[in-house]
This record gives sequence, C-alpha cells and structure tokens, in this order.
Amino acid sequence: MLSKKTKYGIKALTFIARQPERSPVQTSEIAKSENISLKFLESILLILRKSGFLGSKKGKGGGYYLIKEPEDIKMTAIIRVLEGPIAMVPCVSLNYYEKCEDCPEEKTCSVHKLMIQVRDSTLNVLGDNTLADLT
Amino acid sequence: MLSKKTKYGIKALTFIARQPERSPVQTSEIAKSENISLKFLESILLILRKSGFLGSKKGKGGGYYLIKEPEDIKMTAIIRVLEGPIAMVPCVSLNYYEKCEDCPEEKTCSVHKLMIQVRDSTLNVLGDNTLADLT
DNA sequence: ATAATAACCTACTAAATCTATAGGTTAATA
DNA sequence: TATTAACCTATAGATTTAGTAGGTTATTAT
Repeated sequence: MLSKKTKYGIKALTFIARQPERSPVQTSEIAKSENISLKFLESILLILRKSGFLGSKKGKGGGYYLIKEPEDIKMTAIIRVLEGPIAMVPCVSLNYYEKCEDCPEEKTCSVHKLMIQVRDSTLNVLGDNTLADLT
Repeated sequence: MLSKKTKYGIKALTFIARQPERSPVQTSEIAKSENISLKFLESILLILRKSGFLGSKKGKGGGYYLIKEPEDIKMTAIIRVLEGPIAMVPCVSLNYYEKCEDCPEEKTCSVHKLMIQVRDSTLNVLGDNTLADLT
C-alpha cells in the first residue's frame, strides 16, 4: 500500500509542475486545492526540497518551485525518496538491499524469485514515467 | 513492503508443492525447515485452507496438502488472500475498490494514472506465475 | 478404550509505523 | 517594522504487524 506521504508528495509535485509559470507555489495553496493537511504537507515538501527536487523561497511571494524540468524527473526517484525501496522484499532491492534472516539461500527462495520479477516490472513502469507524463 | 504473513505463506505453499508425494505435510516440519514461528505459521495455513488452497487432515500423519495442481494456482490469488489488494491505492484496485476521500475526480489524478500502470504490470507478473513456476 | 498427535480456535500484547498536530524560529518581502 | 511563508522539533493517537499463550477438537495408533 502506498503511504499518504508518497501519495501527497506526488500530488503536490504534479500540482507544481502544472503551473503555467515557474513562480513559487505556496504550501497552503497546494494543501487547500488537494485536500491535504497543511502541516503534513509542509514536512513532505521539506523532504522533497532536501532531496533536490524542489527549490524554495521564504517570505511573501515565496513557496516551492521545481528545480529540474518535469521531463527529467523520474517517478522512481520520487518514490524512493518518499516511500523507500521499490522492491517488496529487501533481498531483491537494488538501492536498499538487505539479506533475509530466515532465508539460507536466495537462489532457491520462491519469494525471491517472484519478487525479482515484480520489482523489474514496477521499475520499468516507474522508470518510464516522469512528472511530465502525469501532468 | 510484503508482509511476513504473505512471505511465509508463499514459502509454505512452495514447500508443500515441492513434496514428491501428495501426503500431508505437518506445520511443524515447514516451520522448522523454513525458519518460521510455528504458531504464526499455523494461523497462515489456516487461512490458506479456508481460502481453498489447502486441504487438511488431523491427528497423526496429518497435515496440509494441496487441493489443486501447482500449475493451477496463480500467485494473484494467493497474494490477494494473504496480503489483500494488489493495487497500491484502493482507487485503482479491481477487487477491493474504494474511492479516495481527498480526490474529487480520479480522471485527473496523477497518482491514479500512475498506479493503474503499476497495478497492471504487477498483475501481469503475478498472473503469469503459478506455484509450479516457483517450485 | 485410551493415549498421542496435529489441526483448529480465541484472545491478547509488544513493537513499529503512519498520520497528523502543536508550537514555535528564521529569512525574505512590502 | 510588520507580515509572510518556509523551516524545525517534539509529540501523540491510531493502526497494523508479528508473534505469544493457552487451550479444544478430531484422527490415528496402541
């Protein structure tokens, strides 16, 4: 299940990407328009800024803006930052690999075998989609 | 992230499917071999029996056995029973559909658009794989 | 019959995670 | 100088997960 954090994060990024101009968008505007708790959204946008997706400007007329072009922002990158690993088990994760305690060898593990396939197909979809595709 | 419940369930089913004979396999044998808590595994196998994947036999020489051929058991079915919806958001779930409270219209929702693609690709993988493929 | 076995059932709990709130501080603008 | 909006820290309620505890029921072997 996708967390609300990730869900709201994607919605917010899409909202910003949809702006006709590149001027900063305020958190409150996004929160209101997308029905997201203001404080919760604040923390999400902060993460996205620190991860290099957004720039920010303080004070009146401030807000958040995209640093790169929507075409250059892959959904894999966004989801990895907000949700964590794309793989459904750590032992098939490319970016967050971890060995299973219970499993003696991955080669013969049925879950491993299956989840590699799921990971790859998900990775294909998320790698093919950019923010621009969701606009 | 895949729950341990589902992970263990798949492992247990694979273990049973791997048996050369169709005689019942005891929970304790699976638990020991796959490093799974006995009591936890008991509850999982119970679900799988009630869902029609396994048959059971009580008393000495009893245990669980497959009701259908491994080739006829799709991974979609197993995962839906143990994990719940395959979709990452309820609004794109085929079997557990639910409208999002925050989202006024799904048509223009970027998350919806993306998650439909993820759902379909995952569904393809899980629908193509049967228990026999993981043996 | 009786003892042993293994599935079956109910209830509970510790831990982790998620979602959100509260209450501020800092920097930029009017 | 006041206002604005990002930034930061801490906390708390709710939910889910993973597992434990302690039994009952049905089948088989002695």
